[in-house]
Amino acid sequence: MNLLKRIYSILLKEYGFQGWWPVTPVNYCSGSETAPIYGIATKNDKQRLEIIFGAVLTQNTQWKPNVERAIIELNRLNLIGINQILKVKHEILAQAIKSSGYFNQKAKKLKNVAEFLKKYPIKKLRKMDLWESRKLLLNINGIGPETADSILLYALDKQIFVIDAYTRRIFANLGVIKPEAAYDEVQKLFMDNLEHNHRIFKEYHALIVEHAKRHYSKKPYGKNDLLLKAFA
DNA sequence: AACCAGGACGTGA
DNA sequence: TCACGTCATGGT
Repeated sequence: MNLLKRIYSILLKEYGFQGWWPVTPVNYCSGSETAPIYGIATKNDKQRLEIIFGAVLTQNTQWKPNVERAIIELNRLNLIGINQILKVKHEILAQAIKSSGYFNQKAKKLKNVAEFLKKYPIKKLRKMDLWESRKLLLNINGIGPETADSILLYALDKQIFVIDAYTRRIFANLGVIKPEAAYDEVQKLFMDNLEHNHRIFKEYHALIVEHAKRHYSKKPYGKNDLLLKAFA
């Protein structure tokens, strides 16, 4: 078994199933304050849209409590919808997502995404070729590589590996990659060495984030990393 | 009370 | 291409 696959097994055993991406359950009734929950297997298009919005809102921001509150608020105001987002005034939207930070930028980004989804609906994107849909997403102002790949993997169930700052930190610390390695290069490494299974891709990325939160958020990075001991 | 979080964009060199 | 400033809330 290769190194990346072994690391996945170690992290899964250590932290257990993460069940990303958290989504608001379907039987949510308006007015209550149901937080998005982990481990949801099947999603409808509204839930997929919520994931897409969440991917934007969580840019450089903690999910809990900042983004979680914003998602709850969007649901409360019945704004998880393409037309709703396009219709709502900027000030109202920015206010609704205030807790996620960068609310002015992110309000615009949500509108950009909604505008895009009118031309390329979720159903159409899901049928489209992976790299073609990725290119389209990257053309949206406000969607970079990580957000695009999060959308492709978690909202559209496509088989692509998400790279983030944590991934770089951990695997550079292990000597697997160079710290300055480009996004696409790191992504290729993972995708060349792992089975192309979206469930594994989802879970692996979530486990990386969990591991990084514990050992790679404050310096010195990777001080008590069990992975270092495992491969010393 | 600084520091950081599941980034991306605009700018100037 | 690439380094650098900017965007902003909430928890530690």
